Amino acid sequence: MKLITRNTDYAMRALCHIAKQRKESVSAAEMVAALKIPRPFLRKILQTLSSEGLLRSTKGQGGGFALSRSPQKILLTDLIRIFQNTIQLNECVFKKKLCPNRNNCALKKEIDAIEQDVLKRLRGISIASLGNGHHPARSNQGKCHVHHSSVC
Amino acid sequence: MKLITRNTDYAMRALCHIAKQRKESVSAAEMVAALKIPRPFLRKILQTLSSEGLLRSTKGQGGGFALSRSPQKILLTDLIRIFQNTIQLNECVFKKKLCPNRNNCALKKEIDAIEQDVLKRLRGISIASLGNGHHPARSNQGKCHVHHSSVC
DNA sequence: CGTTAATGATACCATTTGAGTATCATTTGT
DNA sequence: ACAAATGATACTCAAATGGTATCATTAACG
Ligand code: FES
Ligand code: FES
Repeated sequence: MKLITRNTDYAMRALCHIAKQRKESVSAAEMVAALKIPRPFLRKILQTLSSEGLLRSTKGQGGGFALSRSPQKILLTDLIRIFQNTIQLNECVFKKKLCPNRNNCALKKEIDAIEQDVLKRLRGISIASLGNGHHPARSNQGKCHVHHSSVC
Repeated sequence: MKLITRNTDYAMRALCHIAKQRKESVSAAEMVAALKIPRPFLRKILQTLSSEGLLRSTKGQGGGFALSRSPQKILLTDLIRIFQNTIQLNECVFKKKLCPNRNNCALKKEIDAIEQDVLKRLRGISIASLGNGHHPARSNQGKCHVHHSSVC
């Protein structure tokens, strides 16, 4: 039961990194060096972000990626939607068929309610909110590029 | 991103079913008939519940399973702990190693907070709370044995 | 007793998802 | 022309999920 997968996490880091550089565009190579994410994997992620419209890309020498909208408008939920099949916590399928009983199921009601809460909170997380001091832990310098987009 | 898996769901149904029967013990065969869960799968689940101490079993003719404690004390979180490796929504491991950065990571802080909320709510769900009218949707009679423990 | 109805213990299999790699084609600045 | 970049696509590998199958053991009942 993981809320976010590696894809989503890495995408978050990459986007944060781009947001912090005040450049026209940031290349995959630079991000690989900075974030220590395996190159082909990061490239795939960036391509996805690009095709999904979160990044604009420029090809050729000197090219790279840039945010296609402001950091406040790039939400964690956007990434989850893109990289994780669904954001739904509750499915109740039986042999590929949707449950005929969705409307009067107490367990489903409970889980749906929890889901709404989680979503509400996730929607409050953007790359801006993590990356620019809204939150604590903005202290560490330099070395750690290992995990999550927020700190490194 | 599923909150509960099939195992957990089926276990929930089985436990609710047992709770509703006012009998010394309920056999797997009876539950297969009532809940429409594949027999070998349900048996495995029951065995697990038994070995984990949620059910007491009696072998031999006339045997079966009984709750080993009161329905109020069997929580959804117990089942999640048993059937899903972890209840943690957030792990941040890198090449099998725990993240060296867990203490000053803004994203982790956010997700941890969400996790606490989710857990608090999940802990409020027991087989008693779903099965005996604390919650809505206690209406349907008879036919539907297809999904979730709560309704059928 | 011996049969039969039950669980216990294990081992196995299939599908899906997550995580990551590899390759070739295309674009563009110098 | 060449080098530095992304685009498109296909592939591999491991773990988790969702099951099946088989044989052993126990105990009530006739
Ligand atoms: S916990 Fe590893 S950097 Fe966030
Ligand atoms: S949604 Fe299917 S029974 Fe709960």
